[in-house]
Amino acid sequence: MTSCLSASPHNCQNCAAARLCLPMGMDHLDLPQINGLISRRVHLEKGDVLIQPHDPFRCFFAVKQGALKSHTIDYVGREQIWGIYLLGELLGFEGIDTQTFPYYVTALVPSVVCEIPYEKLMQLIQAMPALQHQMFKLMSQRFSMDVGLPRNNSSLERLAAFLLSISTRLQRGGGSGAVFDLPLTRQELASYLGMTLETVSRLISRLKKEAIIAVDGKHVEVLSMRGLQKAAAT
Amino acid sequence: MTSCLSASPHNCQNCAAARLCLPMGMDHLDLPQINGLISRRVHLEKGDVLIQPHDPFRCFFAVKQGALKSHTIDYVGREQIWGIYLLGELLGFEGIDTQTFPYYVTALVPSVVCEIPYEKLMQLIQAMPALQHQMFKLMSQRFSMDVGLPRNNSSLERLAAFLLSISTRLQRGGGSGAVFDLPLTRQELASYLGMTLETVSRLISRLKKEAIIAVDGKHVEVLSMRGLQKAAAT
DNA sequence: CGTGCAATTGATCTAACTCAACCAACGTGG
DNA sequence: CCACGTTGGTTGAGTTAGATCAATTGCACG
Repeated sequence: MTSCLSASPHNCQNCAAARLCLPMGMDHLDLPQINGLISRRVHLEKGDVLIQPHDPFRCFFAVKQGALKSHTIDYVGREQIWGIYLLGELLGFEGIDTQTFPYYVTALVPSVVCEIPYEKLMQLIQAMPALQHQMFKLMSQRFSMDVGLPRNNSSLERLAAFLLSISTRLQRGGGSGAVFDLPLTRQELASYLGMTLETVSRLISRLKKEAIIAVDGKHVEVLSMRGLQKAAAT
Repeated sequence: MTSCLSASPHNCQNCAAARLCLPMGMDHLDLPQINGLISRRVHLEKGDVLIQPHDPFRCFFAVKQGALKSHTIDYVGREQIWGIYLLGELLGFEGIDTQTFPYYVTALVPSVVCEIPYEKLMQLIQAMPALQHQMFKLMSQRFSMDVGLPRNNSSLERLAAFLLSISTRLQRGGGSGAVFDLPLTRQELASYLGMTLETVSRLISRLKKEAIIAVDGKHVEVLSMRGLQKAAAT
């Protein structure tokens, strides 16, 4: 764990994620108070571990830059990825009930996260009903996100659905939607989608051959959004 | 939709789910206020539809009796089950963000649900911080529940994990944990777990043959909790 | 007492896994 | 500067878990 505390001039008022994160829909005058919640901003390099299983739950984290994964280690040592967190997305909801985190959270790329103490947030919510609604909205979003990735259906459908999900989420964060960089390796993609890395590779090649996407490593261009939606077939 | 409004003497003070639902951990004196939230108690027969996709979101529902499923219909007409809701569990979180429900919710067995208007709940939370924490806890639980069912691993592991999940959830509601009735058909089980009903049937037969469970239709007895945990291998 | 639905079991087939070879990009140390 | 190992990705060949197709049974219900 090589994360470091930052003294940089980050704040919610000028944050790229303000349209997505806690500040979304809030009055501009309330932003300083929300910004005041942040106990620190943690800078992470690729591979840095933010959270370990059984760490006590005291804070949520908001993704200010970069991308992270939540994951566990299997009884035979294999990694199982549960969630991907992109710009403006909150993580840590799973910790409230048991007061401990059930998984690792690791940076997929160089990232910055804002630490939001649970108790302070609860207090501010009492004073700021709009913030309460926003928290419920963010949690609701997260529920719906997982609904987007069914268990049945073919590997191709799952992969296409995931690409669409990443595309729209990065688009909300300011991306074009059609061009983006995957923050995961093929292996991680495979773990998240419940298939092997070879299958991921083959399916990507197939989408390439069908001219639905153009891919160079982790760089993806969606050539036919229609084609991708059809492949996801939801 | 044959649900009916009830005039029965249901209330939170004497509810079997009080240890699980909104009242959990609340002061006894607060219960009447929580009970006052409930706009109606809906009685459902097996197969009755409580919610349809695109229904406007205005309320959560708490399961007072019975069991329900949330599900969508596939582009080829197949049912996809997303969630199972047992005694004391809240449903509807997915509706907050878009203000509409994204799925059907249907009773699996004769059921009673308590309708909790979102706006009224938000107001009471402002007056009752403990209730706020309880809501977050309930949502957190729901997140962790879905984490319990990974995508990888074998069909057997998924089925065993699901049986364990149902067992512990029904136990929290007052069941023995070792003996319970599945509220789903093999087909529904299959849809939820991402396999076919034939596979479900074969796997159940296998667990029976290995003397890990005894099964008669939907009635299940866990003979070896250790064996079941080992089969789930998490 | 038949009709229909749920469940079980068998026989075959196929999508995805496993094992394996290979390539490209990258960093490190001699 | 080049040899080297390492890591991530692609592709091929053979295998298998689970899907599909199909037949049979049991039970609930009008």
